[in-house]
Amino acid sequence: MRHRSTTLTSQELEIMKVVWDRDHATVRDVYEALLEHRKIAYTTVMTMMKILEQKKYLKKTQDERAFVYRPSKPKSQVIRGMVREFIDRVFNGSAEPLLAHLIEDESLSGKDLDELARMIRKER
Amino acid sequence: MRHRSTTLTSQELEIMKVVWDRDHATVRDVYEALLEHRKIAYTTVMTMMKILEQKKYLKKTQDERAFVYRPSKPKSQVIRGMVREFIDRVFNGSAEPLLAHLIEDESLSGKDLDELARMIRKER
DNA sequence: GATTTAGTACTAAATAATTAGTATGCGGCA
DNA sequence: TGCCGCATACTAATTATTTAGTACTAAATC
Repeated sequence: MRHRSTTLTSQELEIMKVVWDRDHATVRDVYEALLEHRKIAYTTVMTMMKILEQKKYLKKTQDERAFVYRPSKPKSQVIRGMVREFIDRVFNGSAEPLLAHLIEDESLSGKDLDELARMIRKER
Repeated sequence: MRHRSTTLTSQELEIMKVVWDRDHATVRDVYEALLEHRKIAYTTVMTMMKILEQKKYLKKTQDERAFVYRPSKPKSQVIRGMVREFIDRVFNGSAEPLLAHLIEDESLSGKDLDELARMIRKER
């Protein structure tokens, strides 16, 4: 059988980004934010947000007319999980090759490199 | 419409890992390697490898009985593309937050940190 | 030569992810 | 009151991904 994603799927992530940015949002809020980038139906957003609620990424409260959704997990924690899953899947679990790749290939600014050097010193 | 993956999907990657490791491989080689980790049908592997050939990740040559497949793109290049896609999708295109996360959260050894510091010095 | 073995081609089913339509209800207002 | 706008619930279609079955062919073996 096929394996169901343990982390956020691509479109789920797009929605979560909107909610994290605003702290709380209605379906309409998210719908309008997504519309700026692409064509999508209101009910599509609603369905996705219902799924995100079932998956415990969002919790909803009733407010006047519409439901208001809030993140139930902090963004940092969810992103950490996604990074972890990526490292496991692509680099067989070790972060070091990913780091090596990033430093060599991602053409970071001198300022970024300084910042990283400082962070590394701090970790030691 | 749903968006087709531009990079390797999860199962495609598993197969490519085997072929990269060996430089060249038959369907049977890959089948047996994957079997060590999970139940899978021979024809499933064949179908996937055919898809990978269509997608230009593998090229095949006839050899005696069976086709022999070889990577048509170097591993480093494909991985780079996957990292790029991940950074775009999760971090809106900027590598720096990912690096920060990795250094802070991935509990690297002192040796790894030394190595990173050296790499950073080299990049400056 | 007949049978078994190992390969490919073709086809298609199952599941996950994404998208959206239709029905329905409620509150405001013309 | 009757209609419009906006919300949800329920249902379902579409596409991508993953999985594998069946038919057929050629080589190897008995």
